[in-house]
Formats: sequence, C-alpha cells, structure tokens
Amino acid sequence: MNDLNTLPFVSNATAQPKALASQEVACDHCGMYGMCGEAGLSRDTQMLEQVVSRRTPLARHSPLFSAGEPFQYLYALKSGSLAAKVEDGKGGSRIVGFYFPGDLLGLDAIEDRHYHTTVVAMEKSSVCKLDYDSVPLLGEHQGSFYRELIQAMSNRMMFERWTSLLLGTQSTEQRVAAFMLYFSSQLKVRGLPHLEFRLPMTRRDIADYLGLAMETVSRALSGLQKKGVLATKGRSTQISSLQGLHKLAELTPELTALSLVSRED
Amino acid sequence: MNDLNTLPFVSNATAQPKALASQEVACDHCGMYGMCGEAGLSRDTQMLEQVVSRRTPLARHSPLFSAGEPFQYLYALKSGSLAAKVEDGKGGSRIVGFYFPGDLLGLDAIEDRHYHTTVVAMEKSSVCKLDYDSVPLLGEHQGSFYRELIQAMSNRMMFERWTSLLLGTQSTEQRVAAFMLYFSSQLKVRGLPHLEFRLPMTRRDIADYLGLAMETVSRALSGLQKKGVLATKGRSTQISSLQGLHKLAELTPELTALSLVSRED
DNA sequence: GATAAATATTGATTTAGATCAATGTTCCGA
DNA sequence: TCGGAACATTGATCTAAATCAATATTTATC
Repeated sequence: MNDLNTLPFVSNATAQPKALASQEVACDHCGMYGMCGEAGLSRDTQMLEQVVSRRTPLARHSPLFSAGEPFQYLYALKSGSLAAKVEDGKGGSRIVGFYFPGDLLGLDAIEDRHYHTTVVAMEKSSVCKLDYDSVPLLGEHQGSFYRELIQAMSNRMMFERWTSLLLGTQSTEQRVAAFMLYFSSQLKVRGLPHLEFRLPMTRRDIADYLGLAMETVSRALSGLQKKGVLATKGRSTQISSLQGLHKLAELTPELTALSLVSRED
Repeated sequence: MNDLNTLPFVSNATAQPKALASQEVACDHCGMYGMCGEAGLSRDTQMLEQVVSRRTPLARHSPLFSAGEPFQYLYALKSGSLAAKVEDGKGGSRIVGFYFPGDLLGLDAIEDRHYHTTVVAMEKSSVCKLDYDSVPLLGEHQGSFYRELIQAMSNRMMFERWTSLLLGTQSTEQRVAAFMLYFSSQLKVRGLPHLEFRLPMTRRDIADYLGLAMETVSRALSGLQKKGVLATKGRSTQISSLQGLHKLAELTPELTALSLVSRED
C-alpha cells in the first residue's frame, strides 16, 4: 500500500541528515555580522566581548527565553532551529515564527523591554547573545550596527507580512504548500539539501503556525503526495516538483519571491 | 424595528466628527520625533530640511506609494488615516495594516529597497516624508534617530504579531470585537473620543484586514449590537460596553494590553 | 436636496476545515 | 534493540463562515 519505502530518503530513515543541528552558520551569514570580530572587521576585542558572548548550547525542548521576561539580550541562532510560541490560555498555543541559523531573536522585545513569546529549541541548537544596552560601548561602530539591525528588522517585517497574508487569504492546501516551499528555501539559502530533508517541527507545530488543525495539515500533506509534488513519511520529506508546489501554493509573484529568498544572499 | 435612531450619535449623523482628518498629531507624538526641529531639540535647520519635508496633503483614495516602486522615503502620517493593501492577483485584496496620525510608513521597504504594499488614503490626510539615505547627513544625530527608528520598528513588529494571532486563532466575533477595541484605542491614545466615532474604513476594508468575508463582518457587528456591547449604523459607531467587548474578544492578558495601548503615551 | 453609485444588511445554501474518534507509525531513552 | 510514549494518519460527522442572491441604506455629487 505504501510505495514510499522504495524512495531513497525513506529506505535509510535512521541515517537522516540533521542538517540544521549539525552545522553552524558562518559568521558572515549571521544576523550579528558587523557586530562580531571575525569577519575581517578590525575591532577592539575586549570591547566586543563586553557586548557579544558566543555559542551558548541549547538542548532540545529547552527555552531560550519566555514570554513576560524582561528583555536584555538579542540572540543570533548559530545552529539548530527554534520556535517562538504564544500560549492562548486554553491549553493551545500559536507558533508565531520558526528560526534557522543566522536569524536574530528578540527584535520585537526592544521597545517594550519584555519578551512576548516563549522561544524553545526544536532540536539541539546554539546561539550567540548580544547585550542590547551595551551597544553604545562600541562607540563609532554603533551606527553601522544599528543600520544593520534596521535592515534585519525590515527584512523580518517583510517576512511576517508573508505569514500574515498566508493566514488571511490562503486555503489549507495553499498554506501547507507555501510552508514547504518556505522551509525548503530556508535550507537552500544556507547551502543545505533542500529537496530531501527532515523537518525539525512536528505536524502540530506546523498546524499551530499555519492556524490549522493538526489533522488538516496531515491530510493536506497526503493530498500533496497524491498530486505527486512531494512525499513525506513522518518528518522525512522529499520534494519532487518545486514547480508543482508553487502552482498549488498560488502565491502572488511578490510572495513567491519572498518565499524563495528570505535572506540577502 | 430599529431603535438606533434614538441614540444621540445617530440623530445628527451628518454632523459626525471627522476626527482623524481634522486634527494633526503633534510633532512630539509623531514617529519622526527626534528627527524634526520643533521638539526643543536644537538642530541645524538647513541640514534638517535636506532630510525631512513637511505636510504633504493627500486626497481621499489617492496612493502614497504603490507596491513595487523603489523605496526612497519613510513617511510619517500627520493627519487622516491610511490603509496598506496587497492585491491577491484575482481581483481581491488584503489589507495588511491601517495607519493613524503619528505612525510611520515604509519600514518594511528598507531592506529590499522596494515598497511591498500600496498605501492609499482612506480620507483626506497629510504626511511628512524623510529621505532615508540622507539620514547620515545628520552626523552626530543619526545614532539617536536610528535608535528611535529601531524602537518604532520593534513596536510595529509587536503590533503585527497581534494581528497575526488574531488571524490564526480567533473566531469571527472575536476578531471583529478585537478590531473595534483596537480602533477605539487608537483614538484614545490620540486624545480623541473613543466610545463614539466614525470609522474611516469600509466593511470590506475591515473584512480584508481580518481575513473574513464582508458579509461576515456585517453579521458579526449585528451580533455584537444584539449583545448590547456596541451599536453601528454604517460607519457611525458607539461602544456601549468596553468591558463586554473585551470579554467577547477573549484576548489573552498580553494581547489585551497590546490592544489597549499600542503607543507609548 | 435629489439622485445615482457605493456601501451595508440580511437570508438561503454550500462547503472547507474543525472536531471527535480510532488506529497506525515513528522515535527516543533505557 | 526493545518497548512505551509521542506523533501521525485516516475516517465520520458537525459547524462556522464563505458564497450566492436580493434588498436596503448611506454617501458623494450635481
């Protein structure tokens, strides 16, 4: 009944790549590029160390910060993957964002001085952190850091707009197709295999992100499989037709561009 | 059949206040505060004029900028109200944000150097504009401007999160109730009557913002009226029970805070 | 102030997706 | 590698909201 077992990515399921967890994003592709020393920028190392601390490990399921905590640090994800959740008070939760290596976290907490989401690791991850109030210690360099931060925030706003359009206008199948394109593109821009991969998030996570029931996501994936654009077995995924996925997602040209390239490289 | 005619705000419907259009936001409540000269900050006027140009009028229905245009200016809304739309390609459109006096526009265009939405005036409005690339001309002042811009962007991200949670988790009645609370709070923080007002947007605008059909919004408003928490006749609106509206909106405590105070005053 | 056009309301019907429920599969720690 | 718990799939039913359709009201313009 299930011919998936003949597919290469299923036959050796135990040897699945844990791509995001196993390799770190290079500093020059990190949201804190410009802040950190290595990228050929000559900075006073001691000064820098007052601001950035590097590579804190984060175990699966453990929180980076929680909703309501006072804001102090911006974080950059170096490896692994994170999810930002908001509890709805009635046992359920909504995921308002997934984060992959190079992404910045905590941007929405700057103004209010409190975090608004609980961010947890979906797999073994590591982060660098930056003390936001110490940025002025960088003196003449602070301007260029602020400019880069503004760029990153602008980019994030654009992306969250994309999510919001998905929730407001697209059908279940369109949302799920768009989501797979989105995740695939996140892998691609990081130079990882993007047509055959393992999802770090559960069906429930996807459902909570797309504003759907878990069962509906499952059915949609089965539907996409029947249409021959992708195959899933649990979290193992193979995209067989990017073009077909795009057609089914029915994104506007502008949204398509966004879903393909969400970072500047 | 309709006892609304006995309500004060309906009996003299032609004399409705056009609150947002008729008064300008003061500069010290404007998103460009810190950029402009008046607020007691002494700045080189000539330098400033290279960066900010003031009070451009905008007629009803006319666009401030359109999706796809190259980005050059950030705008601050001085009076009136604007809507940011995205066309879905099939005749429909989604509204991704409403803007009221003091709000900044174009933040999501900085990174990409293109505007992503078409912003149109819902009523007679006026804006100031700022040439983003000229900010460095401000020399030593640029750092404080960037910091303020980051605050404004962080605040906006928080608010767009609110919208996104509304779309992802709330029912029709909850969305519409939350929307009315939102608009009311926007009036309140600007010192305008917030329990009896005229909506600048159509039912379709509200529907396109909340991801609902226009008819559904209309029915939801009738339902809220039947429950006695507000009364509407066309765009004239009277909120009779803020508390009742809050109960029906079923926002989490955190979301409630956001819907009540979306600016820092 | 009259008239046309735009906007809003209400009703009837359909449908996409939620919910309830049962079974099957994957995965992770011992 | 085993076994139990977490996760995923699939089916049946129900329901909220979309859609289709007709009418009423408001608003803008002459």
